Amino acid sequence: MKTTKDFDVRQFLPYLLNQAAEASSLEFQKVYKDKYGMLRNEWRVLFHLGIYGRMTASDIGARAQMHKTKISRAVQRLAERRYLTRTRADTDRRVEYLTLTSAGQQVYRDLKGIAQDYDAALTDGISAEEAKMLRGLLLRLAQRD
Amino acid sequence: MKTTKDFDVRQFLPYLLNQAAEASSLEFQKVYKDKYGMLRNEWRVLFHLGIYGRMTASDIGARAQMHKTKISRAVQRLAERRYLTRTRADTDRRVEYLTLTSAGQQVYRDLKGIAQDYDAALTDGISAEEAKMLRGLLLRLAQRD
DNA sequence: ATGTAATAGTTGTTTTTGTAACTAACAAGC
DNA sequence: GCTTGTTAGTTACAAAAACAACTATTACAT
Repeated sequence: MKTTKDFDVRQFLPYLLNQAAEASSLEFQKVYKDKYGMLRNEWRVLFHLGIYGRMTASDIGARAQMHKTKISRAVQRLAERRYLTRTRADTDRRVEYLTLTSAGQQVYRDLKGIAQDYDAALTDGISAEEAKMLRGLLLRLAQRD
Repeated sequence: MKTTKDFDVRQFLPYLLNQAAEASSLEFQKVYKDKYGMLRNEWRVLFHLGIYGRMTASDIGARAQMHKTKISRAVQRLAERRYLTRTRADTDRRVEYLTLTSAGQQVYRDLKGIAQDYDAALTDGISAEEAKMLRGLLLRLAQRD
C-alpha cells in the first residue's frame, strides 16, 4: 500500500492535530486552571454533566471517550470542591449518579460562555462553511476507532 | 462580545481537536512505541532531524514548539539508543549540533513510510480538497499563538 | 575589564497520567 | 444456593509531563 510519492511528515495528520490542539487549548486551559483550579479532565466531566444533567461515570466515559480512572479522579476532585454530588442508585448499588450542584452549574455556565467567545476568536479568520466542515471532519476523525 | 445564541460545548474547537488528535494518534503511537521503544517527543525530535538534517535543540524547539526540557530528555534517550550524535559547536560552546546516525535515519525512513500509509488511511473517506483544506486550517490554528 | 543580562541546555522536584490490580455488586447458568 | 463471569468504580504503583531552579557560556554596556 506504500505509495512511491514522497511524503512530508510535517503534514502528517496526527502531528498537525496535536499541534493545533495544544496551541488552541492553551489559552482556555489557563481559564479553568487559574480561575477554578481545574484540570482538563475535570472540565470535561463538568461540561458533560452540564449538558446532559444527571449521569453516571460510565456514561461520561462512553460519551467523552475517557478512561474510567480519569473520570474517577476528576469526579473525586469535583466532589471535593462541591461542584457535584454523588448518589448511589437503589436499583444497582454499584452505580453512582453524578449531578452538578448549583455552584457547579454556575461554573459550567461561566466556562461555557468563555468557551463560546474563545471559539469565536479561534474561527475568526475562517468562513462559516470552512468552520463547519472543520468540525465535521474532526468529529469523524475523533470517532473513527 | 458574548453572543446570545446558545453554544454547544461539544462543538468547541479545542475539544474537538483534542479528541481527534488523541484518537488519531493512538495507532501510530503504538508503532514507534512498540517497535522502537520511543516516546512521542522522541519521534518528534527524530523526524525534525530527518527532515532538516543537522540542527540544534533550540532550532527543534522553535520548529516543533516544544519546550527545551522535553527536547533535552528526548535527545538524551535518542543518543543512548545511538539514533543521533551530539557535537559541540566551536564558535559557541553552549550549542550542540544534533545529527541522526545512519541507524537513526533508517528508523526515520521506516516510521515516515508507516506514517504515510497511516495518513492515507485516515484521510480515506475524505476528498483530496477537504484533506488539503483540513491541513491548512490545522496549520493556521497551530501557528496562531 | 567587569558587572549584568541573555542564551543553550540540564537537572531536580512536583503533578499528572497510564496501567494493572483490586473491591463490591450484580447476573446467569447449573 | 453457589460457582463463574461481568460491570462499576477505586486504588496503588510506575511512567511521563510540567515547572522551576540550576550550570555554563556568551553578549553587551559601562
